[in-house]
Amino acid sequence: MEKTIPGSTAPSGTLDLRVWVRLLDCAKIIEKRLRRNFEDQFSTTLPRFDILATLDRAPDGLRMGELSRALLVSNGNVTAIVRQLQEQGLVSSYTDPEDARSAIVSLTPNGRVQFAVLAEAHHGWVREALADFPEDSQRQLLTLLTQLKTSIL
Amino acid sequence: MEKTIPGSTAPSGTLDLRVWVRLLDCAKIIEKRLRRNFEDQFSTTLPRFDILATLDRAPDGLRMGELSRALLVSNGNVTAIVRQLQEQGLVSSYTDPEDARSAIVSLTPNGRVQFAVLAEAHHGWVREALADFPEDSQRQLLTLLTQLKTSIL
DNA sequence: GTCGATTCCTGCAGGCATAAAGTTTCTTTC
DNA sequence: GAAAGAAACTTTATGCCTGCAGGAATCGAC
Repeated sequence: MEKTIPGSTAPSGTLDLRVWVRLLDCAKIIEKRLRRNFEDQFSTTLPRFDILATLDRAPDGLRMGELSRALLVSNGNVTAIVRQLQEQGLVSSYTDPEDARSAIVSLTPNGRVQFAVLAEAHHGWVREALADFPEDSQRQLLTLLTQLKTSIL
Repeated sequence: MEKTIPGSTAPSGTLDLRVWVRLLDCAKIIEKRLRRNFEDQFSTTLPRFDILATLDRAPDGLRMGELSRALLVSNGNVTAIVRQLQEQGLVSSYTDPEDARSAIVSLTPNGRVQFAVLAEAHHGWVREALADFPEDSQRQLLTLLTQLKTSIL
């Protein structure tokens, strides 16, 4: 039995558990900051931004299923968020002419403009969050995380 | 047909953005797996487990505020989850004798037993998730993540 | 003491996430 | 071609999470 300081995350424990806890902590801290910034400065949310970002990389639009797979979220979830973006005029959707089951979603011209603004702000926040973390360490971390992602898939 | 595989994240971009996206991806993938396992095998959830885990490290119990700070979640959120755990008889709470504003929450004996079971399963899932990721890489990753967490605080 | 500010917690509205069930539209099979 | 099956999407039920409003208790400055 090891006593630990309440409030801090496991300073001891097995290696794999410690890696996981640290990973989750870092992700949560940064994600929380981004979410707050999106809300405060643009009255929007991270999930909405994620959808816009994914669509921005797909000039021809994407089907709902492609969107949900790209974002690692459930299918039914995308439905509601896309509808909101649609009501705001940022995305448009039309029925796939080759498969009436699918709707193809893409950015509107206005959506593309709005996204550019959001993306720049988003990048600034991330840059700011990682500002004190040396570039060389970032490179190492990126390499390790890429390997990790491959190994857990 | 595709310039980018829909399920993969930005192959190009600036270093800091790529680090952040990879970090988030890895965290999401593993977290999703854990959540599913908790639901399937124990009909419980990751947040509930997190609370039990935090309380398990605090023999004398914690106040609600300490819990929410340790878990990086909002104060009002802890209220509902603790109530559920209370209804299941896993935790108990009493008013702090030194400050009647605070309630002190702690594991019940049964809660401690249940947590031990969950913790072992949880550890197994994490170990399994990281099984293909070399121990040496894990060590490097842990070091980098620890530095990262410090630098973003 | 007592008034005001602060702290701790709970309640509530709104948003995102999942799983599971339900619809509509292909596709396969005969 | 018609029925069985699969696929894409939506809907529904449930749960977590945040921010904010509000009540109760405490602390501080008179």
